[in-house]
Amino acid sequence: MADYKPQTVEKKWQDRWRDARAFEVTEDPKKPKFYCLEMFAYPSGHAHVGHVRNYMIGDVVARMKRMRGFNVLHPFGWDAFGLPAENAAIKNGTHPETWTLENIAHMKGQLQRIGISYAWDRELATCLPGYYRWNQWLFLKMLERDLAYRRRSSVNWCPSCNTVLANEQVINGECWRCGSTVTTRELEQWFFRITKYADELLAAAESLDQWPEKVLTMQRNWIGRSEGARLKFDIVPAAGVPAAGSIEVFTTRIDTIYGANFILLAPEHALVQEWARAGGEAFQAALKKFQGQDRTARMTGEIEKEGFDTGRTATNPFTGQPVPIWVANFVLGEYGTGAVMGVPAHDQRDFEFARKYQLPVTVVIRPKDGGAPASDILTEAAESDGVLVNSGPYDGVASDEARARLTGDARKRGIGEGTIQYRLKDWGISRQRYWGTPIPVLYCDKCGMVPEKYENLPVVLPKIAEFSGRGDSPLAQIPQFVDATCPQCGGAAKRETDTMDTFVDSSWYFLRFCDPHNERVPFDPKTVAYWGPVDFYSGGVEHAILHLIYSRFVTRVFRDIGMTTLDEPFSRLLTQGMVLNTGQVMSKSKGNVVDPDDMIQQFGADALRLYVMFVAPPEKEIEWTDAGLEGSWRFLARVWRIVDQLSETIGGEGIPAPGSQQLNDEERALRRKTHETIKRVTVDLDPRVHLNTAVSGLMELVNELYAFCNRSRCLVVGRSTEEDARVGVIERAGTVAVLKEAIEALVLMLSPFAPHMAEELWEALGHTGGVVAAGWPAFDPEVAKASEVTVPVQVNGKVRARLLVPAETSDEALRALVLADLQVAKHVEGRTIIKVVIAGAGPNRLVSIVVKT
RNA sequence: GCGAAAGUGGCGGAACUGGCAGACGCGCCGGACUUAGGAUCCGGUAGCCGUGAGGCUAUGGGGGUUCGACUCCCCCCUUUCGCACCA
Repeated sequence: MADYKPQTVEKKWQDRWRDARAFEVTEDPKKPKFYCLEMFAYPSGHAHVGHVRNYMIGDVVARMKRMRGFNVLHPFGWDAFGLPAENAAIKNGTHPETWTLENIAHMKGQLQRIGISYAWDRELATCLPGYYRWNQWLFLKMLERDLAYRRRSSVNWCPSCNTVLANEQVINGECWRCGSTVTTRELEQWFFRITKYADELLAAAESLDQWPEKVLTMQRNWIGRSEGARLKFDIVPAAGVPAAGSIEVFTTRIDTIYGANFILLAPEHALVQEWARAGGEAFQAALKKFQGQDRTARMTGEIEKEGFDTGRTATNPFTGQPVPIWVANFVLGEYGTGAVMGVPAHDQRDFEFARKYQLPVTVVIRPKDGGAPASDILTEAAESDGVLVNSGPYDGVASDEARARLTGDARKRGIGEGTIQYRLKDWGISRQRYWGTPIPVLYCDKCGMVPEKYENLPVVLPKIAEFSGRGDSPLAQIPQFVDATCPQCGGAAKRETDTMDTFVDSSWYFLRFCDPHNERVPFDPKTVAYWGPVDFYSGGVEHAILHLIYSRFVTRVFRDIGMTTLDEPFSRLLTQGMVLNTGQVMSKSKGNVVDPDDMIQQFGADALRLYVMFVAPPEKEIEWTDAGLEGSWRFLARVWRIVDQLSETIGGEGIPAPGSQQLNDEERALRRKTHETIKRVTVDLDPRVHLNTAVSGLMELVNELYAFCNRSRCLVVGRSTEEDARVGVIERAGTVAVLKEAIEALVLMLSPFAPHMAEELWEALGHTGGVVAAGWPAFDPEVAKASEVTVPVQVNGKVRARLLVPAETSDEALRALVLADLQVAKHVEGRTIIKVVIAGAGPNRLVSIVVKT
């Protein structure tokens, strides 16, 4: 063999893998399955190291699982619809499809050069009709089940992307993609009824014990379950306004009802709109001002709480007292009923509001263990639970009990009921853009909204020659697309011209991977029954409440359609850390991206993979350093050299197993290290996925191998003179046997990290069939057992001595040995021994002596 | 403001359920081999005291539990992330 030349080696094995279709799999009921998946990629152009870190992590897991005998599904695909393609089209005049497919081709090449072991036969791209027709299929199924519906509503609008955004896609009032400040618009939109699953999604989060707690917390908060009650306040008929009606509020604190001193309505509330028309100029001006202060205006800091007295009153249903009705800018129209009862004594916002407008403050909750504070000395609201006061028949009742009783009484009187409120809202999926899945419905003058027939799917996205970038749906400008036949009556109809949110595409692609070429159905349920759920899923935490909640929802929809029995799509989730360079996230605009191809050219894909895996745990962010990469390269070259020099000796036929040999102490020690390493690396990879410590375990073994070879003079190291060249003669059969075992275990365990080099070395060691056929090395606990162990001895908590004793020394004997030890005696001398603790068991014992002066 | 996670050498990071703090790597220092070495092999590297053996101090700070605490509990500080008027 020659020097380590990664470029040659890597090309060789990548070609072989491709030609052998090495990572393609079929369902095999005889083997345990393992579905390993990384979040598929948006084909933005060039993948940088930050992107590919995730694929490397998944690849280590996939390759390791394959070696451990699993039937591993490890597919990849492209989240290929979306705005950047369209923006590029507007800017450069290239068609989005051309732009996208070219990017896919380039990025696929990048991934192959990194040596990611994907089943490329299952590759999919969401922009192809063969994929998106099933989005349309899913849409129609959801329409049938009333899970998709259309309504006019106020929606988030990104003025830069010229489209609607779902709530999940508005981050701090800004567009998740471009960062523009989001405004609102009234539009007729399609929604998916995710709220129907709110309770289930929340409850099932408890079962996701292999998800990061952080992601689950974010999802729980996003779903935002609140138990409370709806309660009606009758409006007091005003002069000249006979039709009074009532206002329904939502509250979680019905126990404070006797302190409800006013009603607050959101500016968007229907009654406010109605009253404003009849109201004076001041009313309308105030309303206009409040409506200008939408959610986004609040991001920079708290806006002041302001209100406007409508001049009307309602009756508190429990006190019977009239309470004024105000409009307040901090009441949200889209949450609950858009109306709240103001309880200034026990809600901080209401308190501030009451102080500002000199509204009365009635204390109705007294702390369990203290007196009732008088309202005029309140400096802030008392929001804690307590005992009711000033509450008529409910006086003296504790808050939690009062909530139950008051809710029950309200129900009996027909003025309210207990209810559960969620923050989660339905998923708006209409997008006023071109590069997405056409929504398969038509509008017929006679029949109204008509779904496209299943047999007419896909509704193909027409080619557009030019992109103007204007605000309305580009599809609306193509008469050939818009003008169609009504599937119901055969008359003229117009197609829906909005396309679907691309998160629809990504909410089920992991199911499609199980059966990616099926032309009859989205997937054969049998395939998902075999492969599902995804056992290991990795990707960025930025999808915690986007993709990850949509996927959980859509998986349940497929379940309810009868396509799968899965509740949850992903058993284990790993959110990988980002790659920083010069302290910042890699991005083209910051000019700090590291292109994997550049690194591969210099150091090879294996060194790049090893470095990224070694530098930090997968969940943590890492700071890119060239020196670190070089260090990994050095390690690989070190492995290469030692295998190179030993391969002739240990690679031949008929070398006996080390267990059948007479071994000396040195040889036994090396064997022990080999098996300790097997155990450690195995556990670090599976189940811990501590890839960085797994690598350091391998480094230790290599260091030990070098030390062993230097001591036994069986290796030519660091020199090339004639005299030294004669050194590398191994005389003992035992030495050959233990070296062979160590080297082979090393190469096999290294292979998930540095697959090309490992295959090359494995071949050089005389094996055909590759590392997967060889399997993961087996751990022998007998071999790993040490005959002698070091026992630390503490005196008053400080380690004062270490004793080397036979491993099987009894606790009693150990105690005697310790007390007889000179080093120990020095610290015990002249003091009274209070007790001697022998902690731990077996080889991990420790002696702790407590003395008193 | 609320919630979560985290704070360990010059740096990235180890330490699994309380049991030898600093594995492994980077960097740095030294040695060997060399015409040379930024290659390679070997050794050293938390701080302080000491020639040495050894000792003292150290896991953000302060308390506590324990024979024993990076690990558990309480208070405080800092950082990062998430939520941000959800009634």
